[in-house]
Amino acid sequence: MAKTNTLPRSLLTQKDIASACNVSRSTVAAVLGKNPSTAVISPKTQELVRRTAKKLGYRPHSAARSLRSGQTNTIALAVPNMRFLGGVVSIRTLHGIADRIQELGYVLSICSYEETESGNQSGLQRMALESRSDGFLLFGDLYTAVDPRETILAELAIPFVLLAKQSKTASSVHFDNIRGARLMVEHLLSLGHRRIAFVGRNDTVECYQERKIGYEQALTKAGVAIDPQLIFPHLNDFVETGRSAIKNILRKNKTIDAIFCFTDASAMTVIQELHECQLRVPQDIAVVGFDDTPMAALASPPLTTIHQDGYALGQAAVDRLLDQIKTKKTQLDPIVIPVRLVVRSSCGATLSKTL
Amino acid sequence: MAKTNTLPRSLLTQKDIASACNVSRSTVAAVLGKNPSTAVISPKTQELVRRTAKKLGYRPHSAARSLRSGQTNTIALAVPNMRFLGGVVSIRTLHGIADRIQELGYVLSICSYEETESGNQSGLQRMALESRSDGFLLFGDLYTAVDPRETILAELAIPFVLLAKQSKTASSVHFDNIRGARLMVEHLLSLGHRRIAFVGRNDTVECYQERKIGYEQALTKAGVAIDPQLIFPHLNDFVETGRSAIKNILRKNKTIDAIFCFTDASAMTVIQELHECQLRVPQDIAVVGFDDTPMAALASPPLTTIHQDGYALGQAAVDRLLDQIKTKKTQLDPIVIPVRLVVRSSCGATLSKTL
DNA sequence: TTGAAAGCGCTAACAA
DNA sequence: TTGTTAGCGCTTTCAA
Repeated sequence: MAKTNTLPRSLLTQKDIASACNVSRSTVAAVLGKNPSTAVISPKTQELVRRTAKKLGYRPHSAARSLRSGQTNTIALAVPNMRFLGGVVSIRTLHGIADRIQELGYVLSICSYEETESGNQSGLQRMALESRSDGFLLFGDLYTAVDPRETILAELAIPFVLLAKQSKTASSVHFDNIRGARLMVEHLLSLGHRRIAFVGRNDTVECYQERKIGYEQALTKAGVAIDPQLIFPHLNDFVETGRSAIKNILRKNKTIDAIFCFTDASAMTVIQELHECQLRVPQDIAVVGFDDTPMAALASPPLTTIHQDGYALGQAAVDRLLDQIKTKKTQLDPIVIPVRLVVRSSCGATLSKTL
Repeated sequence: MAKTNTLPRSLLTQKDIASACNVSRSTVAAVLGKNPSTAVISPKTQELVRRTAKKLGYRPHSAARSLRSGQTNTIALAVPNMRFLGGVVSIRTLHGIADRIQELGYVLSICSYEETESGNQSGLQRMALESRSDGFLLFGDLYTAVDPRETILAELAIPFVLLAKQSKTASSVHFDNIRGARLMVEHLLSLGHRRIAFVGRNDTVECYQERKIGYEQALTKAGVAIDPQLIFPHLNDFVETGRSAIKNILRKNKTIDAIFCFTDASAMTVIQELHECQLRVPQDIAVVGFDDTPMAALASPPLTTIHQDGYALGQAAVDRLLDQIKTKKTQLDPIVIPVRLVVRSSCGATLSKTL
């Protein structure tokens, strides 16, 4: 007879409960299991089993349960490396995700991977192929036409939802970027600004594109002509972006009232540059950001910006995913998380009020 | 005979490979398993099995493996809620952890929980009790004398390492806070500053306590008397801390050369307050921070601060933990991650140079 | 060098 | 109302 040697498990099993209670293993399972057949066991036995389970400190073994049920009770969050470091909006989102997942009795796993055109999906692929999670939350928004991650997951029929990105073919949750940008530019307009620059044109990242669209919409609606010369590209990083935009503005000798930056970080470098040129913010020129990262409130001057509720986005994403896991149906209508304008002083609002 | 209905698994198993190759299941296991008995199977069979496995896209089922082996190949990171949002140093750490874990073929799970005196360890407890991870990384540093998390894990004999916290009874990885603070104050001293305030005295959080110790050490070594009146407490949040410190300094009508803040965030609010009082940084007063969070470089003026390599801390922590898992021995000597001074302009270094 | 078989802890179909 | 039993996919011992 083959002997099996397994690592000693200090935790006790249903079997232990069974012998302690003098009932069969299946009775214990019926009481303590995932789908308790509670109607079918006598209240007395139930009570007994439950009490001893509690007394002995019984906890189900997750691996055994997964093997048997085919479910892992785990949600995986796939994060591209770079983004992780970057946006602090993502931290709020992560927090929302973690809280909600825990609340619902699930476990959160994180897999990072390099997001490249060629697509090294290492972490994601491993998680998916080894059946380590019931569904995926896909972070990041640098995409080619077809997202390779979608292909992998679709093939394995694993549910997933896209975070901060839209899609016609998949479930998604995202911020109302266009409206946010519109709100901001309208605010600037209402303050009397007419020559408003946009810093951060970006043709590859969806949410940044949208911010530019919102900027243009607001201008058009107000009857202000869009001057392409006032639109500056997003360069490799935020520091570079701000610096080069200001250099260009000064070189072209443009008269500008306000600068709308697609991100708080670049707004801050724009302000640094402006200070270096002895220009005051907001007295000489207004500067506003986007995201309402923690530093926005701490900046000098404090940044007027657009707040995005990342926590809500995270929660909504989890709810949607779990719904898809349960119903086995993909819901294509995107969930849109509203944004709101946060007026601080970098736009000069307080100044104009006192004037 | 009892029929068993399990969810269809689109992924194939060792059994499938076996029948495809016309060998037994155990032969496949010997080749593809976790501890391949490679010496014992003929090279030809090995080759065959491996090839078909690859062709068919075989991946081991993690739950089955865990159930059998008693190992989960998962590392859990326990994070207290509040801290998660807070420090951006933690993001670098998280990144280091995630990368390293993935590199080594493990999976990272996150469980958050409320860190309170009474100690609701919900997430951690569930992860531990359901045998969902091979080891724990413990984040956070608000501690009572005995850390309840340590008790839980020790009882279950699950290895763990403490992040950014020291301990006599457990493995830990932390930054050299004392040295960082000393470095900074020495720098300030070298710039000619003598009246240096410390903002952020904190009696409960270890790393903040250490920063104050470093401050005092540097002063003492330079023969500068420590003036308790120049030490201001950390209040509920960073904004409040900075504001109240400045108010106090002005009220006491103290002459001060420099302000050493225990955190970049509070340095930034100190600067905001100073600006409001028409005081210039660094011309009228130097202000420096700690952590080198992303916003330090973006601030106006850019913050002189202490850089901590969170990424390295994360990696070191994972290495240490995995080592403990493998050797089943706890290593008590703490790993100390060095820090370095980053001189930007808020300390006035560039000014004094040009003078 | 390969195969047969037991069993990790749990679930669910069926029998009693 | 409770017990018996097969089996999820994998590892490992022992026999062939």
